Amino acid sequence: MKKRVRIKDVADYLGISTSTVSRALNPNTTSKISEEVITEVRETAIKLGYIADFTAACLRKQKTYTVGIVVPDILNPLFPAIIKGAQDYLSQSGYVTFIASSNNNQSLAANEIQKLIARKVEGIIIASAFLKDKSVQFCIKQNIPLVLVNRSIQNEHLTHRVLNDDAYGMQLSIDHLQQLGHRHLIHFAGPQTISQGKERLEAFLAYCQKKGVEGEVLQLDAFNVEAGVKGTDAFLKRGSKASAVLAANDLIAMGVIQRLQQKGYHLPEDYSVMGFNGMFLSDMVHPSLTTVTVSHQQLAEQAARLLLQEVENPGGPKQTLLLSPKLTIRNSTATHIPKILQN
Amino acid sequence: MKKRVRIKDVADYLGISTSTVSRALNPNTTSKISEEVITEVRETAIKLGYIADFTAACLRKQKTYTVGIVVPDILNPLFPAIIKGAQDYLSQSGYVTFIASSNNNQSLAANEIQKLIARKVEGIIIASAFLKDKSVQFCIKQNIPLVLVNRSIQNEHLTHRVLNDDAYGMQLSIDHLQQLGHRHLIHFAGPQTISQGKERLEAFLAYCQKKGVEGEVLQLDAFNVEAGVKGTDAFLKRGSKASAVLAANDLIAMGVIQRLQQKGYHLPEDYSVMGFNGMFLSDMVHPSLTTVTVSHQQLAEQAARLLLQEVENPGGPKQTLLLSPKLTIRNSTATHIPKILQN
DNA sequence: TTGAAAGCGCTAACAT
DNA sequence: ATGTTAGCGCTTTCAA
Repeated sequence: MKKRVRIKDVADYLGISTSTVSRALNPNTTSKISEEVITEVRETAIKLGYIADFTAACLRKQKTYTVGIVVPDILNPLFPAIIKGAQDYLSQSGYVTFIASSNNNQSLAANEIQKLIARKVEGIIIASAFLKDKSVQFCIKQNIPLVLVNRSIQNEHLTHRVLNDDAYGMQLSIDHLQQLGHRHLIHFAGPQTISQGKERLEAFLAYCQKKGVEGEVLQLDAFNVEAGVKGTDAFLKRGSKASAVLAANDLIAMGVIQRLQQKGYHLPEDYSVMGFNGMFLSDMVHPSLTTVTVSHQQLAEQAARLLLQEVENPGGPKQTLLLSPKLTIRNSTATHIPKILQN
Repeated sequence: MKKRVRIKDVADYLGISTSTVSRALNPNTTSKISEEVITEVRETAIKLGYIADFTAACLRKQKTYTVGIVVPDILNPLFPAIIKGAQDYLSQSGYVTFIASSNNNQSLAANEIQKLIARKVEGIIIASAFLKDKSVQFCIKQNIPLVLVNRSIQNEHLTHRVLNDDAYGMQLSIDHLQQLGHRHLIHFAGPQTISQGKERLEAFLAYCQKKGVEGEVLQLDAFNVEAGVKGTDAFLKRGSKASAVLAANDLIAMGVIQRLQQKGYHLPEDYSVMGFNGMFLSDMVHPSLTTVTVSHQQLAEQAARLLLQEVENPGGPKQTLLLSPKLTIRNSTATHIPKILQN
């Protein structure tokens, strides 16, 4: 393995100083160098196969152009969307990102964040926050530029946040179902340790009351397909009279659909089922899922924008950005025909 | 923003030298330091909030404990699985990873790889290779430790590779369909610029011939749902007599299923449809997809293992690892009843 | 067991 | 417009 070409090699080759080479290669300083030297340097740099050592420049400049993104589970398609949104924005500004997976574990997250800081990331985007979150607290204590995306913590004024407007999304859902004639709804609620779980539940209860429809709740312990399946069993056993299920997210909804069909129900005739998120492939299940589409990529884009703003100009007031989702009507919801009218 | 605590701050605080602090903090050198100094140093390090500057250590040690992973599209669930497999393995060895997205563009990939090299990654895992791939060639020329995963290039002896055994997977599929009574199969083939497209097609043709079943081919231009939909239209227009579709991957199969149902066909009675990959949610479509399950996470784990092996001990013979997939029978395939026997 | 000093590759005052 | 020099924070010889 032959040694890497350094700036000094280029300088020696041309018989000039390393600073001249550095200045000729760096866009911000080329103006101070004569045209001919610049081209000369560039050519030999290419000829010798010079690739700048970013890590050395980082040390000297005390700037790494690196940020971290913490996600709870990269296998959940929500988070690749968040990663993509953030990376696309950040890479345009010359930043690269470290992806850290927390596996839904706060200590692990704090650990990963410690490693990120050791590698001198300039800021961190956290998509894995719990309402009470050790790792977020750790970041705040470290005074490192921080933006929460997708999920918030409880004390909301200590950090920037970019969130979906869950309350509005829930209103869209309930309006849609009410218009279809449903009068008794049930919300399969996500974990209350996560902001989305809590927000969506609270919005459900408040808006049902406001619109005068009956709002029942079934509490689940996870945001996945299996929780939806188990919830459905509990729902059927309970003998609920609800005609429509509002799942806290699409995965739960998929579990509900699967289980109801297994139990011999026809969808959407027997029950309407709504998802939340509009995730990848939510249009491919059968019946295709009516849902509230959240653009996680856009959330992350905005988060990245806020983060760079904070990095370049720290200490400004903390912002909260609420992005509106939109209703996507597909085939898992339908007009409710009260039992009495069914012959 | 208060300044970060350096090793010198800890040393000054205790009135000792920076070398002693460094040695006390580094697991490899603690043996040379007295017990009491070690505990003393550790305690003050914590007290002062010292977090080691990894970037400085990288420069000095000429070792970054960083690798790059290049994926074509992080939104395709295949690739998060690959990222996870690699990261889980690598992080156990103290490595972190940069994720680069190529957007299926070779020049962009080469560009991203250049950036990775500038940041001194010690090796690269490429999951985005085309059969003729500029960016892979670039890596080879740079003489950087390299492992291809999931997709291979044409000249297979220049790099380590960890691939699914596509030929075996195709055999499993054909055997399964033949056992169900299908005698005329059609393969919806993926792009022939990508190794999987070519491997699966070649295996299909070879094994159909060997088993004496009719093997028809329909060439698609992408590995996604839309290509499956368009392919189905072409298939129906063509008036093919095939009773079973072997899609080159699950997304194509989902497109096929969707389109066939839209056209009024009943699945799996009218047609059997098989996927390939066993991707996330392939069990949630309706009918649930019979497919060949590939563990991309395991592929990536092995790729990471090979990469570290190459990093720590460069220049050994290039290895090719072929992992066997397994058949996952669900509800999109069924016994074929020849038209003549249907009443 | 500890300290002094050099140096990883780069950039940025400061000088010319 | 270019060169000289110092130093980013760390590790590691070399010396004691």
